[in-house]
Amino acid sequence: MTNQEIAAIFYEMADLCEILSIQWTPNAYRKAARFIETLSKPIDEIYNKGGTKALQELPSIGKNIANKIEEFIKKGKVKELDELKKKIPKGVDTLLHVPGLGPKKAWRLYKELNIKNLRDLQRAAESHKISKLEGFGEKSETEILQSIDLVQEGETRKLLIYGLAAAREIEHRLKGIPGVQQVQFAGSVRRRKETIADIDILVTSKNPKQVMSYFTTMQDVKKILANGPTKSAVLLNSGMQADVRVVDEKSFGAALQYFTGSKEHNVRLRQIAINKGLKLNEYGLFKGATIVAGKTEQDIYKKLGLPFIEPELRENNGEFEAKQLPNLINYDDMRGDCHMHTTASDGANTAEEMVKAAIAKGYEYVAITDHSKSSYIANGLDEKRLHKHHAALDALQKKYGDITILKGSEVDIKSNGELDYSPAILKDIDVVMASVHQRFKMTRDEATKRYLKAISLGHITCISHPSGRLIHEREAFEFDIEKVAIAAKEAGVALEINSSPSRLDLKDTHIKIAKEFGAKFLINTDSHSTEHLRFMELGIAQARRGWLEAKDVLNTLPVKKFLRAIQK
DNA sequence: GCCGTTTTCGGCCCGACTGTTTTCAGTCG
Repeated sequence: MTNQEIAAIFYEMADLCEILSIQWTPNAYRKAARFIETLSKPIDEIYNKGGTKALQELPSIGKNIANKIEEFIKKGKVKELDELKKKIPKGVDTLLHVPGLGPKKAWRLYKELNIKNLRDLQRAAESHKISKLEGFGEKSETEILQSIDLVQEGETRKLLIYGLAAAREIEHRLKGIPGVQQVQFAGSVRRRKETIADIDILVTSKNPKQVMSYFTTMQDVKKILANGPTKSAVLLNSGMQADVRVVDEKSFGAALQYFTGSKEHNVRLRQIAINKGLKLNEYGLFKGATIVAGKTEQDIYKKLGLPFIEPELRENNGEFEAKQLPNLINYDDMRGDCHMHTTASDGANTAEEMVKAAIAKGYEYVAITDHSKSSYIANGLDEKRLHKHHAALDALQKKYGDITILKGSEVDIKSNGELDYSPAILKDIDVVMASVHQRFKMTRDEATKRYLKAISLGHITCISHPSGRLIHEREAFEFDIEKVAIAAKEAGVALEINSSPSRLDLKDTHIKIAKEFGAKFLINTDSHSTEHLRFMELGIAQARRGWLEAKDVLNTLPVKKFLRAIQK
């Protein structure tokens, strides 16, 4: 029973209630689901300790939702969800995830064209049945066809944060089995790819049978796909597939290398082996029939005459051609987090709670960056409230001497590139995270101009989540990353690597290009609660995949140097 | 359905945009 599974129930109930035009309840469910899925503690643990009463103490969870959580933990199902499902055929709720389709339109598509899932939707759009419906037109039909892949991908691939959590959990469990020696997850999780389809785990053990029988009978296994002495595969309740392979100790490194991939990286690597008169496979590196390396990955790369290539770089994206590989930023290099929200706008925790959480992470500085006035829905601050908010942060600084509290703002970049506050206001803000929150539909040229204009105004610290994408929900808008990187470099503006699990924006390939043009970066969490501060590792992973070194990332600097670096 | 030094009931989710219209419903952030 993972937090994600419980969150999924409330997301589903929210969608179903929304289709039935039930007011407010969907919002309440979604809010609770969002909280639950990012909670670091297992929710069943909270329940086991303190019952529904403890659950109700959590934000966004009241009597009703607490009872449903209890019901799910005890019985494995929620009656009300089953009742809702009776009213709406399976699959209709997935229509809501298609941009442009809301509850009304989804319901009409079902009622009038009997569209029950994404496949039906695609067929109807392709045969132009949708544009003939009243209220729909050619544009909506085209848009549906364009976004259907995006939504479909979300059904099979999961966000890194969930793949990573699942991989770590299984790794942890397998380590507890007697006789097990080494356990290590491989695959795209180890490479920290932004989305994950399946989890590969390698084990060495004196007793493979026991490993397999444990693995295939874990409580979160939905279906056993394969069950053999050296390889087993299961489908997890979360929808992800997990594979375990038991390998020989002398082949562990070779197997780890092989199953970490990427496929493209491995093809090149095997070619290099052939050129040296060697052969590389998942059992080892061989000269004829003799194994020359296999116990560790390091041995294999060394014997092939290569430096050790970090998993995040193994994409055949220049790692073989590079004269020198980067000395990648480490997962414990961050000294501050410069993008987070509080109850002043749309965060769940107060500024004081965020500051305390940042201190607990060992940061030297933290920037509180609530939304600016144009973000109505996020309860953005007008000038008066901003002033008050920043005065409160000054007071907080007096109370907490161990950390530098920076007065920030996440300022909207309007469609013409202007900023949401006047220069007179902006000049007094320590950290200005400038972001696009509306009017995403722009040509590449318009988007580039929008950023260049915002940069030219001279008051921003960093461009936040530059491509505006939401993985599986909204495509990135295009802009000229080279031009923006150059302009940013010249103006002393950083580019953000936003660590929020569904953003991871800039993406890896853009990071690499921007770095080549001299850009500097901030890795931030964009936290909306204290729980979100732990997203930092996802942003660092993304930075590593983008070949960044600590020196490319401003918030690895100690506080004094950092303050100098962001001076506008 | 949640929440509360503005309320235990009535707020919350407002305003802009879009595509389809011909005056606006639905969707999005």
